[in-house]
Amino acid sequence: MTSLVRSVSESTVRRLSLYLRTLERLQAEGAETVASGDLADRAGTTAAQVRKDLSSFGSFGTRGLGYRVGPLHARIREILGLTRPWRVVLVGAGRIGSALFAYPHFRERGFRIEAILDSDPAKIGGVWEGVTIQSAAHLEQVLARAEAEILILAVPAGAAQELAERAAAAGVRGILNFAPVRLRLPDEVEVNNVNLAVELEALSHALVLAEVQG
Amino acid sequence: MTSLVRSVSESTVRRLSLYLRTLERLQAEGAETVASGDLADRAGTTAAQVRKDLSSFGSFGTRGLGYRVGPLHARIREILGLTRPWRVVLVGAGRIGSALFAYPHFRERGFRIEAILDSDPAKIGGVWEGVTIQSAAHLEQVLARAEAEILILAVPAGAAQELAERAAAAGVRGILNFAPVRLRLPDEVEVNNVNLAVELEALSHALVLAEVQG
DNA sequence: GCTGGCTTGTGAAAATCTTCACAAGCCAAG
DNA sequence: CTTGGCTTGTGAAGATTTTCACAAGCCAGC
Repeated sequence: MTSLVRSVSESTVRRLSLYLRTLERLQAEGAETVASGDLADRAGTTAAQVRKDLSSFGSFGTRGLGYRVGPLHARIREILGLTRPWRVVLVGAGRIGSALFAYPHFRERGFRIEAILDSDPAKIGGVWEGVTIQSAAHLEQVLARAEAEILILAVPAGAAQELAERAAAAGVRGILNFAPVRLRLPDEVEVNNVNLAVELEALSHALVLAEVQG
Repeated sequence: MTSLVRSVSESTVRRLSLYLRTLERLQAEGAETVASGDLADRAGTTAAQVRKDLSSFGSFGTRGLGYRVGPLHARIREILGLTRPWRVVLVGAGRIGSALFAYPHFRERGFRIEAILDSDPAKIGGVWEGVTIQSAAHLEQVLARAEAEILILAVPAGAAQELAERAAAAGVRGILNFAPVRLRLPDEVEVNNVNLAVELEALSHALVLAEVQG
């Protein structure tokens, strides 16, 4: 049996996520179909790029008409692994952790934060929307009980590596890492790093460049 | 006069930011020099990549020895535009805004959040570390008074476009956008989008792929 | 049923990015 | 001063990504 989900490039995957959001907006507007050019404009890319991206997992469009919004939305959800819920544990109940816990788009997409951990005694025992903050010392037990597949790591740089290693050993399969360090983990653990300083610095670089070049 | 800051690819810029952080760690460890291989290991790339990245803005290394940590650090700061402070205004005093305001790495790098705005009357008038939250209705005046160059946009998707347009018209040069929408703005305004849902969805895609492919 | 106007899907070309491989060169030791 | 061991800088090769351009094909209207 050939897989329903083929390998797609990293940049294509990220664009698919943008297309998904755009398609939801189109659905809300009642659109039945959308042409690659329209989807591209709304998602900030080009028509050719959209068609290439979509063609990498089969023909979904109709010539002369475009893509049917509903089926395309369903197919992208499938590609991105969003047709089933994911069990997530959040480590770090600081400000970033708090923002992520409350981020509505995560739960909309089926990412369920089953538990919250922190190492600060002042935070342990606190309750966020019915979820009690537990001690990070119990990481392994919490992960096992929750059968967590994904860890969101929102802790200071100094604590990240150790917690990530323990989570990996406890069987977590993917980590979304907000700590500004490169985690060294076994290859079978997927890591996606989000570094806010990098984002701001990329912006300041662009501004300096614009100054110099006009 | 040739520019001190040449055009470098987007991915190189992002890696430079990682190198910068690594160099700071090396400085703290008291290292005088670092070889491309070592820098690569710590930053999560390859020695050849490091050398290519660095060679794009001049020869800085010494054969047989490596790169001198201090001067390289200084040069990368210059490339990234971090040798002078940036005046930043934060729009959105929700959870993400709160996390960004408190994020220590921003102020360490010279990004100064001069003002905070929100449109929620319940938040306006509140004070965060001495900064009073003002009404988003006064966006233009606040930007002008602060002489803000960068806007951090941490508002719901529905409010982002209008605020971004107003900020652009008021002369902001760069926007770090956390709202999950594509902003349509004049070309001279630099926009860097951070979409947390994309990050988590890229991770879930990778996990599904790993399941299917072994 | 035929025609005209769109739009897809996709090979090929172009552009970009990464890796390779090695000459050039520096330092330290003797 | 010379030798040996490293490491840079960089053209060239390789890989990947994006853009181009157009044949193929669908729909609506007549």
